[in-house]
Amino acid sequence: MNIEQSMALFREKCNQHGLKITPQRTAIFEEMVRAKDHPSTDDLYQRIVRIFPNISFDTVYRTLLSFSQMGIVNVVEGYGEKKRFDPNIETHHHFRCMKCYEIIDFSSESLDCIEIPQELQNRFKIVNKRVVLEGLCDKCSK
Amino acid sequence: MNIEQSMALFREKCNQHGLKITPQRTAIFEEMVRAKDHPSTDDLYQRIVRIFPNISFDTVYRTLLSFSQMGIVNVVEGYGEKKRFDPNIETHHHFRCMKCYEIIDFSSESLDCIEIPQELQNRFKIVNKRVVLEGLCDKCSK
DNA sequence: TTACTATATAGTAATGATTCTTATTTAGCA
DNA sequence: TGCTAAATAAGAATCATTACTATATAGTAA
Repeated sequence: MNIEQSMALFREKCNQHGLKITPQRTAIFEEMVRAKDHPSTDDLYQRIVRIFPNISFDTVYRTLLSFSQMGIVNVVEGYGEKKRFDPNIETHHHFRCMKCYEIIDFSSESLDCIEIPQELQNRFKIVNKRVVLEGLCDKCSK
Repeated sequence: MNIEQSMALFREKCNQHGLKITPQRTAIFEEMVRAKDHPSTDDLYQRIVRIFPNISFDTVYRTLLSFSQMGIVNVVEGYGEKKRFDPNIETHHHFRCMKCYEIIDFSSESLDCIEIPQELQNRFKIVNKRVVLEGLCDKCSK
């Protein structure tokens, strides 16, 4: 999905959920789409504040939460550090470095289609499935 | 693994890592082993403080972190809420409820042996692999 | 276009979790 | 039994998140 398409999806989803399309929201979403690093709220705030010097941290924070509720960004699983967000909403998987805490996306067709036991599908309403690997990333294992 | 065995492992690992076996550490580990609910630091503190009325939150917190560094408990993946710990260090998987945030363990032999692409094994030093499902738990989907 | 209204925002304060500091205590060795 | 490095308790500091409120604005309807 390119930026144009992402922005169109953004506007559509905002309308669907009755959210107004404000310059702040637009900028936050656009910056999020460009992000390749699972930024935290503060990371995003640092980037947005260059464009909107008066924007408040709270606005960025609330906006990212709305986005995640609307399903146009994801909250990445972590280990009790600050929240981190992911603009990639297609099925993918994560490697997490136990040393530098970097979260690295990867995709794998074979992992995409792992079979969830029927018993679990009956018990839970499953929205998302993902493989999470932990260990040392290429930089840290040197 | 029963409690006796867990406590033996605990003492062995402490010796291995040069940690002293204090009554506080012993109590924290024992309480952790009994826990079936991925407790947070504060949950554990509330339980321990009944036995050691003077124990400090910080001691519980530091102790749990040491345990996770020693590999005798795990930190559970979450979404930016407080840290939660898991005494189950054998391979298992997690279902996480998007509504009540409960984390439910499950095991599945077929999921235990999913194949990680060779490319990733070359790139990273993989210590742990796990399937994480998100959705609504049985209670919340009613 | 303009006026209206519900929603969004900025600024700031409050809360909650984690981590640090320091004086005191203690486990484990000699 | 005494010694010493490590551990603890208590409280303070830091950092992330969330709440509050007055003002501003997007989007609708005249």
